[in-house]
Amino acid sequence: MMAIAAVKPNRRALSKQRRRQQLIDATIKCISKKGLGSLTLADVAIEASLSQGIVNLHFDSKDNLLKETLRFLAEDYDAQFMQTLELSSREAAGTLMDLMQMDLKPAVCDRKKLAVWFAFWGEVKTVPTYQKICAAYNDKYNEIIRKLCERIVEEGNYDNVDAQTVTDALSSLTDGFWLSCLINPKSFDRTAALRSVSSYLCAVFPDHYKNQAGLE
Amino acid sequence: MMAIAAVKPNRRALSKQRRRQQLIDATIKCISKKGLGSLTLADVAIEASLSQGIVNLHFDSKDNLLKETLRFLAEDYDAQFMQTLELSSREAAGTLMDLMQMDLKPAVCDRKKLAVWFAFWGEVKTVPTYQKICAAYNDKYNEIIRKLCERIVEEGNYDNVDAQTVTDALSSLTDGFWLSCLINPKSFDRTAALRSVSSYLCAVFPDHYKNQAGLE
DNA sequence: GAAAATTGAATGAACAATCATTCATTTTAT
DNA sequence: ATAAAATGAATGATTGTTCATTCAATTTTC
Repeated sequence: MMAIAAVKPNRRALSKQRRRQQLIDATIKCISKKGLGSLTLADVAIEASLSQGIVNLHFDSKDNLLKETLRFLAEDYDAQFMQTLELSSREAAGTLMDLMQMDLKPAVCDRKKLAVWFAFWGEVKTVPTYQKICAAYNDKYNEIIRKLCERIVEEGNYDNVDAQTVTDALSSLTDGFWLSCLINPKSFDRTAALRSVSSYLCAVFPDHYKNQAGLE
Repeated sequence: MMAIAAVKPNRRALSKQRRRQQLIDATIKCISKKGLGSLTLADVAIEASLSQGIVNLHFDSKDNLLKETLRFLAEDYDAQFMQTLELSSREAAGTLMDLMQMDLKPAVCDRKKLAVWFAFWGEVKTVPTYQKICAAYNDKYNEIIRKLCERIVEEGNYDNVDAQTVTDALSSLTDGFWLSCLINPKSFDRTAALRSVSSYLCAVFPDHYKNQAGLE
């Protein structure tokens, strides 16, 4: 009896959690299709095959839904990042390359998903919540990548290479390729982008990267 | 008499062109302050110290105002780009560096202005007009930078360096730094960004860039 | 050359449409 | 049977757009 009572709210919470996720998924799909500017709660409800008031029931407000959607996007990316980091049990140089490849793999560097990211970035300056979420994760990745670079610098005695400088460049490279994928979908080429990253790593850490997938 | 009448500035009515520009300026200021998502025509009118209906009078619709605003932004950037190109009558390597520096100079890489750019980029996928405008200019810059890279490759006999690959990387670098400037304004550092660009150029074209402002 | 007529830029109140939010009611699950 | 979940019509606030009116500057007329 007690045991049953203890489990019950769990079940309810789970179902509630599912519904929330379903609505977040619908939101992402809608933003990707018609943009954040013209997104209505009716769109989301229709996409989820549910009723008008459903979003307010589960998220209280539209703002909150959007905030949670961004949080989900960020967590989703983070999961992929951390998984790549774990699975890549190689040396620093290999891990770094794996992370760069992750940023450009179709599951991440996909125009539909990027459209949603950019929709939020477009409001980052005016919505403090968005900025906090984005900045926190960025700091985390910056730290991880910088440490990898530092290890590589030590290993290779690249005395005149600054790890933070390279970190900045690598982060910027992927962000920039994402924008290119969004704006010039026709001419954007995933493998060419990867080649650019490789060429940079080869140039900066020649002993570690050789010309394997390198300068062409 | 005729001459005087023709020259006489209209105190009430600024010339049509002037009024339009004033409204575009106000729009940029408003987007920078409160974002594109919550921008109202009333905001723009107040910012310009004019009345409610003024935007529709001069631009017919809100959509049209936004389209013209993006066009102005693009033209403004283009003017700076082309001017940099002209003034820089040096060799290809110098010109290329000048262009990179332009992208990071305060007048261009300014959080207020970038907020407006990203606001439009956030809607690029769902507003075909925005995409057309952006893509056209991007293609143009890609071509110019690629040609500079090709000349440098020839000059230096960098046989295994692909000009387009480097061009992609350079464009992405600046775009990425802009995003960083927007999202991590605290930690973003213009000179560090420039250092990253230098380090890349040094690494790829060592004979042309030495370690002047290089790897630190 | 001054008064009258005309022009058209600018106004701002009114209108119409959109949309987030609410809530009384129904459905579902236990 | 009860409580939670979901519905969808109704509501009210927001906002793009319209348009009759105002007003200052110019042109015309006498």
